[in-house]
Amino acid sequence: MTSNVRTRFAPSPTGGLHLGGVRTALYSYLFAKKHQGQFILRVEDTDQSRYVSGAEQYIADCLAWCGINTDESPLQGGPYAPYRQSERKDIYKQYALQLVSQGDAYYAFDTPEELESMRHDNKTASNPSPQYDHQVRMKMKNSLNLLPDEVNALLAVNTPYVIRYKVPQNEFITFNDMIRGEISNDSNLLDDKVLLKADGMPTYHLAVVVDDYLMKITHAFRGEEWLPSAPIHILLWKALGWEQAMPQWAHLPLILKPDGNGKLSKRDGERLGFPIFAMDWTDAQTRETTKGFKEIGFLPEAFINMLAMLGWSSGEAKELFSKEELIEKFSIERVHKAGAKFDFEKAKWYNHEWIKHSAAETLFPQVKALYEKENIAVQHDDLLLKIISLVKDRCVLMNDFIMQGSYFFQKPASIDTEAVKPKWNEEKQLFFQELSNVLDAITVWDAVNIETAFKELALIKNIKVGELQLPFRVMLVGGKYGPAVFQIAEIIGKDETIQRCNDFKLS
RNA sequence: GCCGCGUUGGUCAAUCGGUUAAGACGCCUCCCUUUCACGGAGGAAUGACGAGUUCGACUCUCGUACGUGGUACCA
Repeated sequence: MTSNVRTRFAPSPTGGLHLGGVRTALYSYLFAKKHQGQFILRVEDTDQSRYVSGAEQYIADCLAWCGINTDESPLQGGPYAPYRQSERKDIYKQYALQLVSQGDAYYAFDTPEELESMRHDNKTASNPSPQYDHQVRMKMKNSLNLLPDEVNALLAVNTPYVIRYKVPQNEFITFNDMIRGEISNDSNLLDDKVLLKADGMPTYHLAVVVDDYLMKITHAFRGEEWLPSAPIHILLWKALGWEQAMPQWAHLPLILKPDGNGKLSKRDGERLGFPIFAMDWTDAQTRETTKGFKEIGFLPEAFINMLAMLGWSSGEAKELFSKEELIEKFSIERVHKAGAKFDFEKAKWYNHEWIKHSAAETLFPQVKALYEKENIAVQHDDLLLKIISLVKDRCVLMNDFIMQGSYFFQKPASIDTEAVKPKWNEEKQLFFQELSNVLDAITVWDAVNIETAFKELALIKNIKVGELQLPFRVMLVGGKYGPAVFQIAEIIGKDETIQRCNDFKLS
């Protein structure tokens, strides 16, 4: 079953995919799927100076990892291809020209220097950032002032030009945002936005309108930072005669820094020690890699669950949702208006919950891959499965499976002798010397028998069992962690247990 | 500066005029566990401020403050 609902995610391929971007994609996707509609990925690569090769594939990979499946995209194509704006250049120009001939846009020949001096000259204390608007446009070098012949002459000699939208005066632009309700703006405060750049590429303003129209987008989700230019886009929809087909807007609240103020940025992640990008991103120039949620050990289910709850709530006292549940429950009405500070602790909690609630079988492929990467030899898959279920409760990030599980397969890389030192004495040393023999005598090697033998010896030696269990654990595991120690001994086997005890030295 | 948007505990948040103002994260205490977790019980902690509307305001209106975004031939 399908409906006519079509949403899109339209990032520009300039680098790592920010978690705010993923959330925008997620909400668009959830909304589309809830209404049996389509979700489209469109790449907004109109700024050639910021284009980063590989970023497009990377974005597609991030979405795929998150389970945010696209119905149409540059890579898979679709009925409204191409989905890369750089490949749609001619389309935009045609509409820009249409606006010029209608009198809704004009050629502007101002050089960057001229624009700068205009801004400089008009700058006052009460107006620190002058705009190219109805007050100044008649003083600039554009087809509004120049004679038609002059314009044609300039065009004839290939003078660089841009096409600017001519904002109508004295209009109130009001529109209904699905999240914020009615929003209105005074057109006199708007500037004449560039629609078509000197290099022939459209700006976002033109491209978003043209593409949303041509691609039949019905609901447009984007970040709140676009709210100030929304009236321009609405004016453009009207000028192009497409008002009836205009999508419904939803301006999502921003994701803010956990401390201080402002939008969450890549820098904040580095500063505070958590990822900002969905997946690892390596800068082509510096070769620097910025860590992603995937690589530090997040489960995609947990990642999107966390993101979904950052700005939306179901209204129930429930926070754990699968993608399918999110699709079913998601509603625009329940999206918050205010920005949300990102809380990495809470993000980790989601991941921990997802690991705990996932079946060992589900976790298995990832853990196995992780172990292979870490060169931890897994003798039997069954054993790994057993270990996953034994330790998953104490793994917050997938990578925790390394510390929590590797000692089952190999001797601990290091032994936390400091943990046993304070209470260590000769009696205990003797106990462990004898323990080898006692353990060796066990015929049926299981946790119960090991524990019984261990406790009997402790009784004979008159040492508290509790004081012996910690050293025993450290010998087997390497530190003060892991499940029941006798269970561990059972799994690693008699020989290995005895060997690790014998290898133990307090240095 | 101007314009837009926002404002319930430290954080995420429920409430859509009448509640002892949910729940979660984090924090603290205790139980369980002679590791670390998990689990369980409890605790501290919230409506920015000021007017108004109303029998009644966290909820509606206005103002103030604060926060945030925009103010590019970037998206």
